[in-house]
Amino acid sequence: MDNKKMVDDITSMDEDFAKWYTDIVKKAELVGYTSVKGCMVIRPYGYAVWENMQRILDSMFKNTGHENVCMPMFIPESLLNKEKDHVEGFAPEVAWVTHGGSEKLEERLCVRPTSETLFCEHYSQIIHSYRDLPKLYNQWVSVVRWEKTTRPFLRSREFLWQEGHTIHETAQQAIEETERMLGIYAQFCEEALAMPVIKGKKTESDKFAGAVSTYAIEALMHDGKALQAGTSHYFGDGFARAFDITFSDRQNKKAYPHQTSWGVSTRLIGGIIMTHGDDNGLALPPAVAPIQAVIIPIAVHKGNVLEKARQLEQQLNACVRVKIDDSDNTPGWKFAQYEMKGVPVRIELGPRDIENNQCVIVTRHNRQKTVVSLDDVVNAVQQKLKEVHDGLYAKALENRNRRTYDCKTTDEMIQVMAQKGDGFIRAMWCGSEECEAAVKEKTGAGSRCIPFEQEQISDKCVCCSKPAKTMVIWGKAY
RNA sequence: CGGGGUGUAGCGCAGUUGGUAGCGCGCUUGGUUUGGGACCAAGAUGCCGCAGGUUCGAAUCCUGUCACUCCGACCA
Repeated sequence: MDNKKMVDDITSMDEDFAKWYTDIVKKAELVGYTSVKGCMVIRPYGYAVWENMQRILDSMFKNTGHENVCMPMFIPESLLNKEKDHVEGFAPEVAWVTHGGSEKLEERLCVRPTSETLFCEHYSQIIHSYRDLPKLYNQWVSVVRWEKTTRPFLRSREFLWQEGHTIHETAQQAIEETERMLGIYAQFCEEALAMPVIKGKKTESDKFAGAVSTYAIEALMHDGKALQAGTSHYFGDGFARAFDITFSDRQNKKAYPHQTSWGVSTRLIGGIIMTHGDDNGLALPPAVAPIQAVIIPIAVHKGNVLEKARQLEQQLNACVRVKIDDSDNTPGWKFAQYEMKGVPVRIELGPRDIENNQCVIVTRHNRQKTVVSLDDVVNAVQQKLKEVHDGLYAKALENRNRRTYDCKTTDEMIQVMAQKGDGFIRAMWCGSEECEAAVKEKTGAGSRCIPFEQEQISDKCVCCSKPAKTMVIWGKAY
C-alpha cells in the first residue's frame, strides 16, 4: 500500500518534528492544556494507554515480589535536606507549600519531586532486624518538578509514574535488584511498547542525585534524539546512613541496609508517539492500545451490515479490545480518524463482504489489506495484532540501526551528525569528566550511557586520544 | 533563565488608513449519500488573552502583564 499522507491537519514530521508531536497529542485527544504551565489533562484516550501500561508493569512488579504502598505528597524541608547530594540535585526544581489556609507553616513543605526521603523515614521506623529485609515497595503516584521548559508527556511539571524503592540486607542483593528492574523495564519496552532500548550505565556526572550508580534504558526517537525511557539506581548504604536506618544483622551487629530505586513515567507515552508515529498520526503498540481493533461498517443502509458488524464485535470482544463505529461519518473519514488515533487493526465490513462471508483487515503501520473469512476472524485479528507489534518493532529497530554511527574523533562526530542527522554515536571514552563535557560542548551530543554490550571501536578516547576505557553512546537528548 | 513567534467562535485562520467582527472546518436540524476525510438547504456560536493608556471612537496605536509555542541554557 502507498504511504500517502491522508490527514491534512497534522504537520509533517520532516517539516517540523516538534510541531508534528504537539499536533499528534492534541488531535489524537491524548492531552488537554490547563491554565497552569506544564500541567496537562490526560484525556480518556491517553489515560487508557497509561492504564494499560500500569496494568502490565504492575503485574511484572508483583511477579518479582514487590508490594504497592502510598507515601504522602509532602516532604518537610528538614527531611529533604538529610542527604546532601540528593537535595542539591532536586532543590532547583521543587515546589514549596508555605501556607496552610492563611497560616504560615512553621516549616515549609516540599511537594515530592521523588520519594526517597519519605521511604527512608519510613524504613527507619519499620526495619530492626535482618528478618525485616528485604522490603520491596513500589508506588503509583504523581510527582512535581518545576521545569522551565515543558512539553506534554516528555517534560511536564506534574507527571504520573511509578517509583520502586527497595531495601536489602547486602550490597549484592541491592545491586541484583537494580539490574533486575532495569531488565524488566527493557523487557516491557520491547515486548509491550515495541520500542527497542539500550541498557547501560550512566556516567558519574549524569547519575541520580545521591546514587552510587545509575542505570538507564535509552531509546532513539524518529528524529534521531535520545529518550531516557527508564532508570534504576543503586544507592549503596548512603541513604541509610543519612537517615539512620539500621538493623541487627545475622551476627547480631548493627548494620546499614542497601537500597535501590527505579522508575518509569508517562514520558513513555511520549516515547511511543515519537517512536512509532508517522505523518498520518499515532501508531499504538497493540499491547497498550485502548482500542486494538475498530470495526467500520460500510453502507449501513444496505441489508444487514450493522447487525453483522455487531455480531463481529461480540465475537471479538472476548479476546480483543474492540470498538465499532456506527456513527454517520463516511467510511473515508473513519479510516483517517482511527489511523490518526493509532488503532492497530481496522476491520472493514460492507455488503460485498457479507455476500462473500468475509471482511477486510487493515494494519495501521503499513496499511496492508487482507481479506479474511468471517469464520476465522478471531484468529486472524489476533495474528494481525502480533504482526503490527512485530512490524512496529522492526521499523523502530531499523530506524535506530540506520541512525547509529561509530566515530573515532569528535570532528567525525560533528561531520556525521551534519551529514546524516542526529542519532546514537558509538565512540570510545577515557573516563574523564573533562572529556565528557568537552564532547558535549563541541558536538552537542552528551553521553547517554555506557552500554552493557561493549565493543572496541578504537583504543583511543574520542576526545583526548588517551587510552580509552569504555564505549559510550552519545546523542542529543529529550 | 536568554532569544524568536503567537493569542480574534470548539479548531485553523483573515481582519487594509483606528469607525464597533468575518472565512473555512466542526457543531445543530432536515434530506440525499456511504469501500480513503461526501453533498444540498436552513441555523447557532465572540469579554478580539488580561489590565491600563492615547482617542469622539481601539481587535487595530502605546505601556504593562499573563499564557501558549519554538530555539538555546538547565534538567535522575
